[in-house]
Amino acid sequence: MTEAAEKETAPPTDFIREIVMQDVQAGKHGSVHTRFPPEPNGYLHIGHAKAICLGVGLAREFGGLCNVRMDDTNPAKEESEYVDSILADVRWLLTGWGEPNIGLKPVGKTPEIVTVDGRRDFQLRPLPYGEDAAGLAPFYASDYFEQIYVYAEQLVRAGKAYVCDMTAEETDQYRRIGKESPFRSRSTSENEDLLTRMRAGEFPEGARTLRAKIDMSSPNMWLRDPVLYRIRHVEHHHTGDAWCIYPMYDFAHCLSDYIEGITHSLCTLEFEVHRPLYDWILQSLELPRSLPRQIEFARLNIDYTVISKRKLLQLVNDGSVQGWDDPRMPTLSGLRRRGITATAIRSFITEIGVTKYPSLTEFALLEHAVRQEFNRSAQRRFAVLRPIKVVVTNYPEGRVEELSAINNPENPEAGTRQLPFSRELFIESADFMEVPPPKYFRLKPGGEVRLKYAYIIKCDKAVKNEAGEITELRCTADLDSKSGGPTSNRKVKGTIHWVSAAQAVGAEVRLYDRLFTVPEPDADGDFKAHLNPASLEIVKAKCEPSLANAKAEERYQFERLAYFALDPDSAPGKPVFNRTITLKDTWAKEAKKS
RNA sequence: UGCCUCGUGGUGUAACGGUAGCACGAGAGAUUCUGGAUCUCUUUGUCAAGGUUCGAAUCCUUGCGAGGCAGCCA
Repeated sequence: MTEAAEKETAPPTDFIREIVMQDVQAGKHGSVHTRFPPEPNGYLHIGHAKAICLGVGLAREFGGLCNVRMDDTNPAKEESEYVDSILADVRWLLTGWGEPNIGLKPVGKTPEIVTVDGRRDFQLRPLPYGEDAAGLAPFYASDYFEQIYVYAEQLVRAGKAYVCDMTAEETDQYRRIGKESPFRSRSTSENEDLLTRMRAGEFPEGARTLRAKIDMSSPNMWLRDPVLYRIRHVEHHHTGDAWCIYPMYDFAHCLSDYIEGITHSLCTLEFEVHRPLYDWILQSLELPRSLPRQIEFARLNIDYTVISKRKLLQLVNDGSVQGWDDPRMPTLSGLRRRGITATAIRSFITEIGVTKYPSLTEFALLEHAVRQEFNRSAQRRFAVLRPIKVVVTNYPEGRVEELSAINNPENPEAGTRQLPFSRELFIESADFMEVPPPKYFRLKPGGEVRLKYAYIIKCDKAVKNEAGEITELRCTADLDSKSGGPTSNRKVKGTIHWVSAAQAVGAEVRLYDRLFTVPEPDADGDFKAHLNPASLEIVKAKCEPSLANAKAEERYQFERLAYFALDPDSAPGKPVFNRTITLKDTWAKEAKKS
């Protein structure tokens, strides 16, 4: 078993898992059932990954399911184009880890009417996303509009909800000062009649609402007769024009949880003050089955980026990035295109834990998860990003040697490959300095360096153009020093990578850096003022020949530089690489000091 | 302003009345045909003040600080 796999199977502990454990031991529920309820109005991001890993992780650890549910109660903001990307991202994130614990339902299936303890009840059971996912779809809150409406009628009949004719502004004002609506004491029959007519479309948008009758003097605003239904003459992406009244989040969410048999409803901290309302609705309905329990945790914040659909949408819309899947974006599709793997994201998520403290996580933690994985898995390759030509003057013209190179020193099974060597090479321009600082181990005038897997060379001369720029380095090789050869053990301080000029494969290489220049871009409310102008640099690289056949699913370490992944923009013979993450660079730190 | 929640090294977390530990980062060294990786070592912390207790990061009180909510958004 690999280290990462071990880490993943070691069950994390946090306050939520403790609560669930206690509930299980108390026999509160048949099994643990969570849910992941994104609103289909944007792409999933790394913050959603935390929620998914929590919900699905719990399901995994306790042998239950985590329903994927579109939380689509606001037709004005949601679009079906997002649904597909959401499900694809969820599956990608969970591949090989949590698919069997994803709860889906047959396409088009709606809740069944059952009788429990002599009472009518609605439920919709999930199916696991297994071998055969065809015909399975996510849950939709909008599939429960009919049931939710029945519950609304029930509240009205119980005298716990009323139709209110106040405007939005009046409602706000009254709630703020704790004043009761003049429509609060309408008769049950009048309320029933008005609700029916609301549904029938007799009233214009915003003219009336259905409100819960709770307590206008409550210190908790959400208990001051919150709105349950509003009138919206808008087509819904999933239900079409079937409805012109739509339930609010608070009303729909707890009931959706209940209908699906959710036991633990995990959400972020901003819903903490809604919990009394969540409980009030479910308890007021006197439902026959056991009720779901809402538990809140802190959302994920990472430095040097923004994680909110609203802000990410802005970046997409104003062209700051090239789309939701721009490799600089903290979206799952962006991270994936950048080359970051689902396993790395998952191990990052388990590493940061779950608490109620709204923390700011360093990006370095994600980087560590990526480096740890890629060091073990990535194929090593030679590529020169900013080439400078080297002529080995004592090496015969026209001669080409094939040298053996190790694919992965961390994994002998990865084998070796052949690397052509010849008289004319490219090396990284940063690997030569005419006037080097102290402790510079690379090539310098009169100095020696090891060309990895090849010879030790000595720099005799730096050829310059009229502008004084170095155009070529003329070197001599110690022809006895070939790697593996009899006198190859001679110690040279520096070892550098190189590419044979004649056989080099050209590639576009996209060098990504952090999107923002400050740790908290939105601290002053103007995150776009802190965009990093150097977040993308594109270079024309010289690569070793084998990279012409690079595979999208493979990760490559360009030795001494960084980890790279093939971009979908690649064409046959024209590879495009994205820099996923740099290697640690101790020399850069050292150089900075002086 | 009201209400809710939360404060443990630089960062993320653990310790559930009994030795404040782990990871990341940072620093030093060893090693290395990747200035990568690996190995060793070091550094820094319980928001504050009272109280309860043989003993408090943990329980209580007050204060301070941070975040959230106060949409017919979710």
